[in-house]
Amino acid sequence: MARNETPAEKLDFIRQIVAEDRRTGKWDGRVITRFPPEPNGYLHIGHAKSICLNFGIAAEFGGRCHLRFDDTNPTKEEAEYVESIQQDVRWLGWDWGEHLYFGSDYFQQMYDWAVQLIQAGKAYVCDLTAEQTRDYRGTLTEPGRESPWRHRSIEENLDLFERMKNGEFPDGSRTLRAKIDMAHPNLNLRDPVMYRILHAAHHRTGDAWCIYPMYDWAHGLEDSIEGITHSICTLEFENHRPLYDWFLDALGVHHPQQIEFARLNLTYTVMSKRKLLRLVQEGHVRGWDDPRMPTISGMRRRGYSPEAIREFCRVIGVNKFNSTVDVQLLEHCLRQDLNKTSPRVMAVLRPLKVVIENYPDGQVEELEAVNNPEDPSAGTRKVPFSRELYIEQDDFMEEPPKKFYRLAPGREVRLRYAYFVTCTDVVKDADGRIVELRCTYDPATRGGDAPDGRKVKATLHWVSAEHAVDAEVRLYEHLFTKENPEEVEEGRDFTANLNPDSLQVLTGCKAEPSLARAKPLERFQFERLGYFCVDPDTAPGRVVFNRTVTLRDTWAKVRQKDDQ
RNA sequence: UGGGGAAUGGUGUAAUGGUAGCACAACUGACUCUGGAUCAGUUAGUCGGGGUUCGAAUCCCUGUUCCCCAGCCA
Repeated sequence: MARNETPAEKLDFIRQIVAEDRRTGKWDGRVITRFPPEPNGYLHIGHAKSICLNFGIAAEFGGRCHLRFDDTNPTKEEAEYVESIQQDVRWLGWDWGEHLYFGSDYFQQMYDWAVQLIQAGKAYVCDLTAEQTRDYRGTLTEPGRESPWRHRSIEENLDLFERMKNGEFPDGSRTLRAKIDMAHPNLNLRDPVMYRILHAAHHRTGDAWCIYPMYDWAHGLEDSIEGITHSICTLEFENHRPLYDWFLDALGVHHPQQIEFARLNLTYTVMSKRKLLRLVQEGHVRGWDDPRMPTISGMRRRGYSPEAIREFCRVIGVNKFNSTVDVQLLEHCLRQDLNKTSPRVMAVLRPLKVVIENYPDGQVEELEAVNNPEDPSAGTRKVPFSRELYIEQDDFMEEPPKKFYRLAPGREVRLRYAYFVTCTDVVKDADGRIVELRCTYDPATRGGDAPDGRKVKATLHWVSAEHAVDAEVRLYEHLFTKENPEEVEEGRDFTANLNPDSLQVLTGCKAEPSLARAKPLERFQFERLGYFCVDPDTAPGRVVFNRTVTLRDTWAKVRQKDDQ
């Protein structure tokens, strides 16, 4: 590398393979990948890793990436998922162009190829029941036994297979199997099932078929038909690669390279479709798009940006061993993006009324506030200031500890973009609870600067009481109390670690008037509090925000340490 | 006890026989009209044991630990 060149970003092991293949011309320079979800559930952050890998590689190497629905099991798949998956991939920022495919579109071609394998003596119709098949398969340490139907004539196999297709036999009565090796140490090679009989309506092919191909048979064919060069999948398919290769070799068709990588695991969450489904079905969350869910739709509703998710997928890297990424890394990527892009506004979550005693009753000033200090082009806006305001309850302490430098009796602080104010009195109710603060302001500090150069230690956010819009704010914490939700006592499951405080709903929050017009999915930073996103539950007269993530909070850390 | 994979700070990753680097987290400090952001710094790692080599995270031997596989799911 020349001295002045910046070093190229380190390639992960998959990109190294692709780069090498391009260099050697293995696929004539083509790079064709695919993201092949089964439409049986919603996409989650783990899928995002795979999506970014496949679409990312295609984009980086001048290739293309197909979106292909691997819809070979009509009993589990629904059109609803096909729609949500497309929406999520698109939202993440990827484009498959013309290349939207369905495994079910290849059913006829797959059938013809199966016939070809039968003719070559490499597949046979087996009459064993599911239970018998399992029994004949043997175990991890003992070889299996050959099916009594293994040596049927080619003619009989052809006839039976056609009749399977024609619907002459009931579900489960027969299968088509590859004739490989019942003693193979890799159980996947012990005469794997290629077709099962399923009299079920398919979301796309309807009743056209009553035999459906198994994953191992179908997947490689789908890849082959589409001319995929690099078939990237997760680690658990490593054991299946010999079978992937066997089928393609037996047919002598285009043979992509299967490459496996490790799934994503995240602390404080679960990632399997099965477990996410349970959370939904058992009502632990409000649905697939509950903002606490690691689903793409949940994260979108929570306020995540596609950019943040893509950056996260980039920095976590790709490898072949299981690892669990600290959810704080995800939040770091989130804050990094939101900090650059989110307009700042002021909102008070737990209002405490403040009366500025020396401020003229009825007077309203429009003060200028910066929309985004990280982005000058975002401009400024006007915020109304008046005699009665709300500040955050947490921003006042009657008896402040040494490191607390917000408002306290007799202390002066700045109200952001407004004035310096000094607390002169504390009003309490009959139970001794603080209900109101009386303050004075210094008119000379208008805009937030003191001409005499005096300093204050804190700047508080605030909202004019008269102009405030009421809002509901939903605060979220981790769905689980343990880093690893699977860590449970004997006989319990991950639901035992559900965090009872993962959702806290605040009503009567006060937001600056500009927020009255906020639209669903719009993102803001509430100054000093965190990033918030308008929830779709928002309706005229009812503004609802989700807290996406808090700002880093060193005061919270100090307080926590002092508590210990 | 069969077969297939894999082990680098607390976490995620680089280094492909030649100075163990980066990021997150944690901790200091500077700055600040967000206790935000930013900036500077600190702590901390090659699974164990042998070997080859001038030199090993990397090669060899050996041990240990972890993951995946016995669906007519994908």
